[in-house]
Amino acid sequence: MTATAAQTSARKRAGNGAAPRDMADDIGLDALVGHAGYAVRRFQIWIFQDFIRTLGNVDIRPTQYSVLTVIGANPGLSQMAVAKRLGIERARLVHLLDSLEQRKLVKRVKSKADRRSHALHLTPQGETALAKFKRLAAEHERHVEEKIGKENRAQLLRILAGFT
Amino acid sequence: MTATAAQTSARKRAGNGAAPRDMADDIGLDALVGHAGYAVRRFQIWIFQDFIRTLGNVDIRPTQYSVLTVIGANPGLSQMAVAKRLGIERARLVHLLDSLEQRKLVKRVKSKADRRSHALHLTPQGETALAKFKRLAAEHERHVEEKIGKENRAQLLRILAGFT
DNA sequence: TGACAATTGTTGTCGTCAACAACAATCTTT
DNA sequence: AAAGATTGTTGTTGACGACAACAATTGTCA
Repeated sequence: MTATAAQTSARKRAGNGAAPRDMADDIGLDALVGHAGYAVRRFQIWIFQDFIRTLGNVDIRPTQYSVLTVIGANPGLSQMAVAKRLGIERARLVHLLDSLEQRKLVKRVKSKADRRSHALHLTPQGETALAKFKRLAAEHERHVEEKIGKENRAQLLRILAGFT
Repeated sequence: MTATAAQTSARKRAGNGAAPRDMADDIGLDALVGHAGYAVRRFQIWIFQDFIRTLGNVDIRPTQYSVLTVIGANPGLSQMAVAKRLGIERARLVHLLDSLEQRKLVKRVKSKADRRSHALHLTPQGETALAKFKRLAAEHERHVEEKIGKENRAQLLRILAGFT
């Protein structure tokens, strides 16, 4: 099989006219359905939008939340360690920390053990703020449950546990 | 509860020294585990990287593939219809189509029904190329199966079917 | 019919984000 | 002590989403 496969699955329409509006909601995705990447991508966009909206009042985005969480759970980490753990580039983490430090949520302490690196800590304000963020994040997580179902969410977490 | 929650779950380390290398692989994610968004995000990154690598020789990225697939399955669609169906902004689609048209995979036909819009079609080369892309995409999909398991992939598609 | 609103494709700007490359300061290794 | 590796930083590039403006065209409705 070569081009014929794509050809045969193509639904016939008016030769060269644009599809009229009334069948616009009936667009087949063909091979796209069945691709894990496409579904995951759309779902991830939905999740991030809900997260950003739910944590909108406190102005915390998913990546910022992950950084704060890791630092809160592991005080004293170097930037390199945080970046490696979260799969962020260290160049990118610089800007993230600049922002978080400016907001007095995180502080960079010059490490005495290795004077190249910074030990990352939450400020007292950062601790209380993170607690609030976690409550909002839990609320967001409930939105996910409402969207795909409690059982499905649990299965999803189980399936993707290896990627955390 | 306020700051104490985050405080108590923090593992104790040297007060202000950066974490030594030999415990770098033992960084707790704390609340991050249990967040669907984080797992989905990491998984999506993995999937896209594998897709890009698997279709590297033909230089086709996931978004381009989705556009070609939809046009192939629904010849004659307008740009607006494609953009809406895939959740792409029409401004973004312009550049995508510019690239694909330059590579002779897609052609914009001036619609006679609505002279504002373009009817999108695959060129003959586009048809044969898409067939090849689909074979490579299927190979990528097998990589996903190897990564998370055939059964888990099927469940994931079922869970996320509503987002396609 | 004719004026006004809506749509389509296009161009442009802005901000986010990943991937690289280069650099100075500082370890580590030999 | 010298050579090489690591850490944080700065900068550039390119993909991508969100928005705003615009000309051409279509739809509406008074």
